[in-house]
Amino acid sequence: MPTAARTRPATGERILAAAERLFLAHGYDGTSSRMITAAARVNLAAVNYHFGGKTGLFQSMLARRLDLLHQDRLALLDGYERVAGAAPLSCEHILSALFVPALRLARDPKRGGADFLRLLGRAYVDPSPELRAFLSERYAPSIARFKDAFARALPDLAPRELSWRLHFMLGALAYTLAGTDAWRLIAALSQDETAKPTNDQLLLRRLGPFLIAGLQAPVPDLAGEDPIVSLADSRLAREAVDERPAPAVTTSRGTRRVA
Amino acid sequence: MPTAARTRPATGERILAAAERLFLAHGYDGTSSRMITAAARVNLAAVNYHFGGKTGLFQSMLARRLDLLHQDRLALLDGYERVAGAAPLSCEHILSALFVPALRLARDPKRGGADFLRLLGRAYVDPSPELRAFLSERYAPSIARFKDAFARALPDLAPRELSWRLHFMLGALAYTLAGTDAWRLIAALSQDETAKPTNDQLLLRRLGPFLIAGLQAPVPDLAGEDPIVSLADSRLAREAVDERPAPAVTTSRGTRRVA
DNA sequence: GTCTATATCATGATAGAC
DNA sequence: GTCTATCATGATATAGAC
Repeated sequence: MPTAARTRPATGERILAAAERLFLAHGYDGTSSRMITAAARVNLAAVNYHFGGKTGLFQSMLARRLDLLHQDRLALLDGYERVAGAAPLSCEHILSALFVPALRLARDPKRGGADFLRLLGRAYVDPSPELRAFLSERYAPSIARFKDAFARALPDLAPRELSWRLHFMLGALAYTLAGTDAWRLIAALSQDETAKPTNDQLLLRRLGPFLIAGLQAPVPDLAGEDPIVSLADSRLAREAVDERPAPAVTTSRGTRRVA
Repeated sequence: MPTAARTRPATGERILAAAERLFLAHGYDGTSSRMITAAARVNLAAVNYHFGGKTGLFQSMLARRLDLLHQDRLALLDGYERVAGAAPLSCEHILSALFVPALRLARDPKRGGADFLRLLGRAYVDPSPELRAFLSERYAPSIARFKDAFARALPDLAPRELSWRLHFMLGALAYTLAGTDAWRLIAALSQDETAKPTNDQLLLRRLGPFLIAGLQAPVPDLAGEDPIVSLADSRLAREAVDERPAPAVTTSRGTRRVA
């Protein structure tokens, strides 16, 4: 406060805040620098001066929140592992390390709030090569740490299988976070008016068991016939009339065809 | 062939094909009418003449594929239900009705091929109100049919719970379909070079068990403490993160403070 | 029905005064 | 650090010839 920053206009902050909101609402390409600077009540040239351009602004905005989020997640994971010692963590613990910092972030407007999580969900599904390179390079170590933890928690799962399941998990998470009017959609589907302002904690409480069950699902037999696809290979599916489907039986250990 | 269409330039077709590819690669806002008409080797004005504008082109392109896809899905579901009679379908059957037509589409370039599925995955996570209204209005009946089928297959699941799980399922599916360099990411995570050109059938075979296990997961107790969040409320977590957790606990009926 | 040409406006970025 | 003014480009959409 004494020397370096006499004036404290926080124009960079204002830009970041407006960018977070607008990028979320309209996507990267759908948001112009003009929209951002107008919303932030800041001059158009400021975004170039402070961030070197639109892409620089976008990455700065992501990194300032994501760096902290990953830092918190890793700290929590480290804490769990320190207590567990040599024993592997449970999936619940690992999910806790993933979710709880996100939940704290969602509730703290100073750290971005729920809006940033929704923006993050969008970023995860954006195919822009530039953005993907930025995210994967910057947070690959963190992701690898969590994958190792899951690998120890699920020793019976082949590495490639685990990678796919983490991919599915990330998809459900990103889609849920992105929350494209999920509330309205859920409410409409369940004819339940009270479903709309469901808070984040209830949401994650529902997502958790879904993901854990998926992660622990029996491994599919990749060599034989696909028990799902083969259902439609019967004459029934082709004609969509009067023929019995090949019955499939699901046990706790996997899905098999019945002779 | 005799009267109506003497010339068969198929310029509309060319535009649709190019649009499919480009919208997938760069998103809606990231794709210009110029890019599309240039790739289709068609005049710029053609997109306006045939589709009334860029948005009309986008919706036409989606609908021409999606209408057929939903039609096939419903036909398969109808066939299964006709054979099953009064008995509820298994989750495998319902997933089969969802996946198999998509798989057929992915393998038939004449119906859009895998590119269209990836585009669809992107559309599902696009927050544009216009697009969301278009999708939900046009395909809500189809979605409702599948939800009913799942409700009968999972009678112990409360309707609201089921809605959420379908939402999670759609997320994992959309994210997987969108496939933002999933192949490279999976290969990197699993240190497995052979993972790259995994075909769609193997992918769905892995996704199926994940989703079914998630759908059938035990219902969470929404009243008590969250088994995942509460893990981080231990002293361990506070020490690890060196920060106080939020002391308020939100239940399904309201927000209470914890003594 | 399809094209050329153009109208009108928004975009990201920069130069240079203050 | 912040501003005004402006650039070069690209956006969607339209008018009118063929």
